[in-house]
Amino acid sequence: MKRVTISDVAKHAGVSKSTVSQFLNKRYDYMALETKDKIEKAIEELKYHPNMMARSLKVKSTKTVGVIVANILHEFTTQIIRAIEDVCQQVDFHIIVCNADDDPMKEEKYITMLYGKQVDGIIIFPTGGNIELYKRLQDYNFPIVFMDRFIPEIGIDSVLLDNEMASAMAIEEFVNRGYQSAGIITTSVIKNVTPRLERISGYKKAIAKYDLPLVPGYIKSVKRACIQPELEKMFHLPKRPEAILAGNDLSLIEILKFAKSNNLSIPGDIAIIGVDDVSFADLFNPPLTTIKQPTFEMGKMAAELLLDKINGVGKDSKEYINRFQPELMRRSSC
Amino acid sequence: MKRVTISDVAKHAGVSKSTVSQFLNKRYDYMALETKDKIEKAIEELKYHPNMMARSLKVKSTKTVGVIVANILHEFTTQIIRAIEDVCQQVDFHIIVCNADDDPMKEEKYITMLYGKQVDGIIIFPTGGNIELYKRLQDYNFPIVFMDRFIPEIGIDSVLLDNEMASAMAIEEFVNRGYQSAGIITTSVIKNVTPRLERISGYKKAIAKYDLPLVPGYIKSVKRACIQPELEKMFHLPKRPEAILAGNDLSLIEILKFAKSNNLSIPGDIAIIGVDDVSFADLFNPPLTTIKQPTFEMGKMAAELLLDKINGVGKDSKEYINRFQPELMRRSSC
DNA sequence: CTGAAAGCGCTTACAG
DNA sequence: CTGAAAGCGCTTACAG
Repeated sequence: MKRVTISDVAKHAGVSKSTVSQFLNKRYDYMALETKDKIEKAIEELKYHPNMMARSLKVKSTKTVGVIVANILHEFTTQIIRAIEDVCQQVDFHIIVCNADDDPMKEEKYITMLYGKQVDGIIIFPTGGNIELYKRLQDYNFPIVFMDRFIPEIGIDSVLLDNEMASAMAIEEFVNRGYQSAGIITTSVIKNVTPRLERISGYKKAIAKYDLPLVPGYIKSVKRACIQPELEKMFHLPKRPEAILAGNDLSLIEILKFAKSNNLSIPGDIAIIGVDDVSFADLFNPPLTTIKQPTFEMGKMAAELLLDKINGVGKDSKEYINRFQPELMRRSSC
Repeated sequence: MKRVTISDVAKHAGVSKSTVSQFLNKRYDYMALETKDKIEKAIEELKYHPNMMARSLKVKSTKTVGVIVANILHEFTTQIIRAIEDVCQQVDFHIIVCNADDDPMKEEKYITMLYGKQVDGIIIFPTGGNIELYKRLQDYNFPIVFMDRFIPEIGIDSVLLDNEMASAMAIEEFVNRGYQSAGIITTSVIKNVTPRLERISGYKKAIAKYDLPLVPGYIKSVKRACIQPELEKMFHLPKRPEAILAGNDLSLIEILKFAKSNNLSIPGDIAIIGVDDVSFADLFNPPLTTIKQPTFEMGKMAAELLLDKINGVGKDSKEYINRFQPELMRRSSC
């Protein structure tokens, strides 16, 4: 499986490697047409494919960016990946996707790996567990942008949903529909994951604004496996909430499971709104009211910010947090 | 953003590049403990990360494999990717995922790109549109394995579901439940996509075996956007089918949409079984009976076959098609 | 208009 | 036990 190299092409075409290289890089300015033809033919005949690694070693750019996601199981995540890929592909960049599984150790491993592979930049859904590393990369001036979450300690460009607004929208909708109390359930918050923190604080503010009861037992932020028992507790409170806000798609699924196994009708027994416009929202019975993130725009911006940094055209504004507005998808679960 | 190189480390530690390289490759056999320590310290102090590209150029292995999927929107696909990543990661291989979008042009671009990036091998869900290219890679002895689909013209190792069995299981279940007729709907078959072809032929054989009516209007194989109107037609036949088999997750979603917008109760008005055990099968009302593919095992085998080829321990058997058995997940939509 | 030479950051026989 | 040298497959000033 000996690969054909630039030397083979040069020999075959009867020119030097330099000239072939000029050809490959489309610098035809001073190239005799005849030379060009010879090289073209040699490449075709030998089925030559340049070794991009060798090239990258020289030019110090791989035209590749890494994307490290916290948890690839969220639909939100896969949509963001698609959006990033879309814009990268237009400028002939490739992406390498890594799933950190919400584990800082894995995240560190992947950052190191991508850095070693000489990617030109990285988009990270940060676990938050590698602040020193993030800082170091920033010091090196290595292009990074954060997605979905941000690290207050570091001023790295971040693309985020207006999470407080998302909760506010949901609570407002509950109120407009006449519900008098609402709970919230999100996956665990121990690692200070931005969206979860902000969705809870947004929930609290909205609860206060609309004078709904603020009951500690209505606020659950636990790992996925614990959601069912926690819901159990919430629903055995002397006065259970009439509505419930699901912090993301996975929490929503757990709530729906719970409703089902307890024969709760939606929205009769419990009204539900979920953040993330899940794919089955329309299909579900009843169709699910959701808060939709503008995933495509968010992914697009993250990619553009990164590409700009890579090309050295980073903006100089001090503002590094980019918020996007959610949208209420009114259906019938509330 | 000058990166630190092996020369910097060598200088800092007061040894030669060769020695640092020995250290990096854990060849400590003849290394003085003192030398080792010095290098270790230098690496730590300089925060040195080896340039894997430079290394790969020399050792001619990138420890990365490409996976080109036909359409990343299928849940089946993402599950397979996870499985592949799982096994690769255990042997410290990385994967680059590309989405060909069922477009042979894109597929060709990606194959060329991955080849240029010197990946050690590729797993492809082949579009079928690049037979010459597949052949050439095979001739080069470049490690490839096909997933989900196979190309009869070429004896490349392929991992497949026993698709005929999948259809047979579904029809058998319909029959056992007392349904007297059944249709099938899959996404378009114009490109000779293996699973669609085989699921239809399996359907026909089973229909014959159980003496159900073979009605041309019961068999639809069209692109996703045409599924609704085609269902419309099928349901306006003088005698519409009592049950319907969805060829994959996307077809299933379309059928569910159709049932919903036409107020058809499941399974009362129409019984449904879908191939692919979709994530919302349990959640749906009624819970959906499905045919489950052993995705994890399939992905695992594909990765192992590829890794074996890369390591030159390919098996020599003539048999290159590896079939996996589906499993009926009996729920309540039939 | 084209080619020889140096160099990107590594590894690997080989010499000592 | 360690280092000098050659080389992986490219690119890029520079000379002619």
